[in-house]
Amino acid sequence: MGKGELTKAAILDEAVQIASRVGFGGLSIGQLADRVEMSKSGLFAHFRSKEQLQLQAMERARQRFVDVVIRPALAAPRGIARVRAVFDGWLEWAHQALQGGCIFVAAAAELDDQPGALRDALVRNERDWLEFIATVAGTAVAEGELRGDLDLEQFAFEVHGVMLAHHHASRLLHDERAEARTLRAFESLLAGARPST
Amino acid sequence: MGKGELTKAAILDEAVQIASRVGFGGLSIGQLADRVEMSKSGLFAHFRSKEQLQLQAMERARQRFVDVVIRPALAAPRGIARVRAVFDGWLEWAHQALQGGCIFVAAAAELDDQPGALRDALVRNERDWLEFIATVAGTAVAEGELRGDLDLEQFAFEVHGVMLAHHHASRLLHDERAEARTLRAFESLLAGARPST
DNA sequence: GACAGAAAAGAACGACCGTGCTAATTTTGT
DNA sequence: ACAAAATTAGCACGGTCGTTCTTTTCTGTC
Repeated sequence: MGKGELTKAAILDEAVQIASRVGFGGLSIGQLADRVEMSKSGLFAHFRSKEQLQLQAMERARQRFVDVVIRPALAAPRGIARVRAVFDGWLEWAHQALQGGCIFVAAAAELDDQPGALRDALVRNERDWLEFIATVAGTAVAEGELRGDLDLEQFAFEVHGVMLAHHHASRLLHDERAEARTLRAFESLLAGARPST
Repeated sequence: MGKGELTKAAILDEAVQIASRVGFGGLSIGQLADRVEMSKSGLFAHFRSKEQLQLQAMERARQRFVDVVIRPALAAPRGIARVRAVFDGWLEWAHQALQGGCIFVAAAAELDDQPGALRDALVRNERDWLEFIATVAGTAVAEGELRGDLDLEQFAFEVHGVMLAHHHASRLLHDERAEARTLRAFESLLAGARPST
């Protein structure tokens, strides 16, 4: 890996960090250049537009998400254990890596009304994410640990709602009971998805 | 009401509209002035800083929220009917008034990392909102329509999560099944909160 | 209808924005 | 060690930002 790729990676890491706090729109090239201690034009040369910078930052965030959440979850045994791993992985992701919280949650609210390539990329990520949750829940159904007639997409929708509620309670409200509430809500969803008897 | 108050109200209405789409940070005085067909300085004279403009726009949004959601809900009969009215009112609010979706959802993600008076005002609103949901659920408990041992704050937390999931699915993903999923998730929460036998 | 006060406009400011262009510097392959 | 190539810096541009100051226009009252 050449020197260029290296600094580019460092730039994108910092960009993801910043965007998680002030959003993709608030991410400015000048500030970013200050943070990584480069000239504005030197940094700009790596991307050829702000949109490219944003797109590659989003892609970088996606890769990190895969590393922190997806891959570890797939390492867990199929079934409910894996569903739990997905959820725990997300909690880890939410308050570990980025001090600005989950960048996708922030971006979802920011970009939902702003058409363009960036929004499209985010939508792809979010669809994949919900589909992943549904698929993992599917393995639990296949193992007989969750109800056979469970609506997987509905389950993913509701689990995702709990995640969003967590983000809201913990990051905005600074509610110290957020974690407990979140876990309880998740267990409640799991309980409702278990086979009847 | 003098002429000043009138145009100020018109400005704030437009400001709320814009902020619901591009966020409070993206709300710029120049663009706002164009929208209401005023000069930038003429508009600015009504507020004496951008922060004041933002704060008063948030207050305006709060008033509209009270009109659209809170008051109609309080007109519904105590108990589960009122809980339903709160939820339906929010759905109405979410995709009626503002074409940018619920401005508070957008602001929550935007401001969760940006300390200041604006964030503080939002936090107050959101706390009130969650408390309101909990209180209304409490009336249903008092009427014997919901479990006596129901954790009201937990219930409000989970209902709120469903609202956030709705916003995500409908506004970002443009999922046409969002409404159905949302209603089903809400009914599921209600079912879980009903008295046992 | 004149007058006082409120409301709106006009012009300008310093700062930062994204983006090009050119020059200097550093890295790389030989 | 040297030339070629890749990377970074410097500088300038047109625009928009929030804000201030001064001047003009409008409103409501006697």
